[in-house]
Amino acid sequence: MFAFLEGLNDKQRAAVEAKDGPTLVLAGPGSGKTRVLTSRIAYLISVRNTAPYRLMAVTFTNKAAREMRDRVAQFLGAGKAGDLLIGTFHSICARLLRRESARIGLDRDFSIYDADDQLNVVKAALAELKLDEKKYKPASIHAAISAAKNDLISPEAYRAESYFQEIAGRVYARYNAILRANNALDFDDLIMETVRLLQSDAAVREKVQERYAHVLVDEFQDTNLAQYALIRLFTGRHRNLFCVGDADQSIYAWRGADYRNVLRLREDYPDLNIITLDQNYRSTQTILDAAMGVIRKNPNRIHINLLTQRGHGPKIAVRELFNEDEEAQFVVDTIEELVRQRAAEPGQIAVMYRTNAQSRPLEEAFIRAGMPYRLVGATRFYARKEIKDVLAYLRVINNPADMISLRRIINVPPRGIGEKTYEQLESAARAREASALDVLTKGDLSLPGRAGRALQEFGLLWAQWVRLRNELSVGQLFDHVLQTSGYKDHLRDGTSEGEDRWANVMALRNVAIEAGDVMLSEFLSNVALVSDVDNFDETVNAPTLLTLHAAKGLEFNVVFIVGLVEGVLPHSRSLDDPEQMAEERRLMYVGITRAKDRLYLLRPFRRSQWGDSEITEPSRFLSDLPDSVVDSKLHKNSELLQATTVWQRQPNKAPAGARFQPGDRVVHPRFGEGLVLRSTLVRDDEEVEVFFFGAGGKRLSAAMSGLKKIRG
DNA sequence: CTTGCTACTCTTTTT
DNA sequence: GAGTAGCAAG
Repeated sequence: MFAFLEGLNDKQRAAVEAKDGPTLVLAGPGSGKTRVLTSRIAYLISVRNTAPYRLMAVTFTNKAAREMRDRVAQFLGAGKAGDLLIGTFHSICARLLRRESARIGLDRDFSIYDADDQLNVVKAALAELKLDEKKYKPASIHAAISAAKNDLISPEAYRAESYFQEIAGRVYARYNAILRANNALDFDDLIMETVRLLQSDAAVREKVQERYAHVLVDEFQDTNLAQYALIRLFTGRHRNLFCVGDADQSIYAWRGADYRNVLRLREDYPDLNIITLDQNYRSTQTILDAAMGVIRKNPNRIHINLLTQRGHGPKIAVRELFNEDEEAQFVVDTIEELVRQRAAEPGQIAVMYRTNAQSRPLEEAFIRAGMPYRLVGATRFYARKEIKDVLAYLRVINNPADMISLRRIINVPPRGIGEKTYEQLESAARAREASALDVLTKGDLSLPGRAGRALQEFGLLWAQWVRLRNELSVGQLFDHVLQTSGYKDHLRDGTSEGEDRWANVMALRNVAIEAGDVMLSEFLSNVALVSDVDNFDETVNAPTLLTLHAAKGLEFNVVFIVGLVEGVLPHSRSLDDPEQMAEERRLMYVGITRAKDRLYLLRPFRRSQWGDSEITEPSRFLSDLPDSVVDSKLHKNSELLQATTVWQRQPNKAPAGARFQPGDRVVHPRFGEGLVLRSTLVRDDEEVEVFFFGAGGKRLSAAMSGLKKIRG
């Protein structure tokens, strides 16, 4: 008996042991999709005697890839797992393209541009075309370019159907030209260029197809057209394709993911073996019923009836709180209580939200309570200025043609090389068809005065770094550049903020040192392609704050979903488009199904934005929960509104000596949080009228009820 | 060329 | 309400 087959149910086992050829495993959340995929790998190696290096497994995050590798290693030993090609679409393509860079007309040390760099390239292209940034937002233009690339449309093939697209098409052509001149590719290029290479070059294609006898794909519903084409090219004649996915968890349509790839798969492979898994091993039936209640409303889907043996568990707590701050406070208080009662480990609790901006009140509440937490995303580590600066230094050393990175650091710290001076350098480089480094070291650009000297000095430094590049390890080069560039002293300016930034740079230094003696280009590639969840530290026992998107593929004993308000979830940008609305619904579905045992769905009554706050409507998804699974019903807005307006209209103070004032935020052991409407003194006690957001209006004794003020 | 001020935009979601 | 782009002054 093989370890990887233990504990699998009949359907899972049928999937793992499927015969060669195209197979698609369609399965609901918590059904062990990834387990099936890893078991399949183990099965192919140990039962079917497939050499490990002949397998390619593709995931969407490095974290998923790492986990898959670890699990295969458990079954087969680290040696065999080490031979497997398991990686993300982007990392697999980057590797291939680096090896074959000559065939696509790039130097093997090409840079990989992230979202930030891409925006800078769009801005440069707009400037060259003398187009107004205000009129054509770089972000929108870039979205159009990215969409084209995800659909494998080259600048030449781009057909505009509107005036905006007309502009976008022109920028696209310039944009790509700039990328190539900088010896750089963007994220989307990694896929598109690999597809083009495999399509046009039979030798490379056959080499890849021959080598990888089996292709396995995780999260198939998130593939876009380019990735689908890539899968087909990888798969080739052997047709040994094994995909797992769940159309109900498709939440990346906005970046080109196309659930119709499932239909394409059926068309392209008429003999496709489809296996459906509905058994859920994660959540209580209560949570699954809630999830199905929400997802059922989506049109054009094949319903999977989610079933579990885990029993019903506690009901879902739906709570209405006054605003985001109180919502956050509720989360923290509830977590404290759950942990005190030993109902959950802190590390097994997650708080999820639609947008990164929503993490802020939560973070504040955690900090106030002195409770540690883990934050995924937000100001991403690799998006921080100091990190991008240091990486830009390394990138210009690795790839002297990279003007986007050069521009970033040429005057950081200030060296007296301003915009004008930089532009002269750039146009000199362009005129001579040489890199800026060549121009500087050959000394054939002589500018007079301060600027000229500053450039010359920088050129000497730069040339020295490039010479050291092959002599020093990445870690040593890192230290050397930081010191000699003056960036270290620039950053450590004596402020505490400077020290924070320095600490981040030191964290990056650790990554560089741990990288050992890899090539600089490989190191830069790796850091360009890490995602947020990749840095998720499993060993810290603290609650996790993350977006619903980032939560996909994860599971927690206790899940809070906050901000369940129209305009947030579903997001306001999705309200008028049924397709986008369906995706918001799937997002809610993904969130609910992350929970194993307990689920809290929170709705703030007021939402603050742009400084002032406004009354919210509860998310439509809340009303799609079956009555039987929730522990309380929502209040009408009019009731909640009444509570807040009553005290606003009656600003009459409570009598002297009263503990409670109208407008005070209070908490009651049984009724939860509420708002004091009025307070009167009765003999030696105080009668308080409170509107509780979860329980309605009550009249209570101040002395007897256990009523407490919240903060101040 | 750098610094400091004002005015303006911005809120999806990410490899 | 906050981060940043753009501008004026030093």
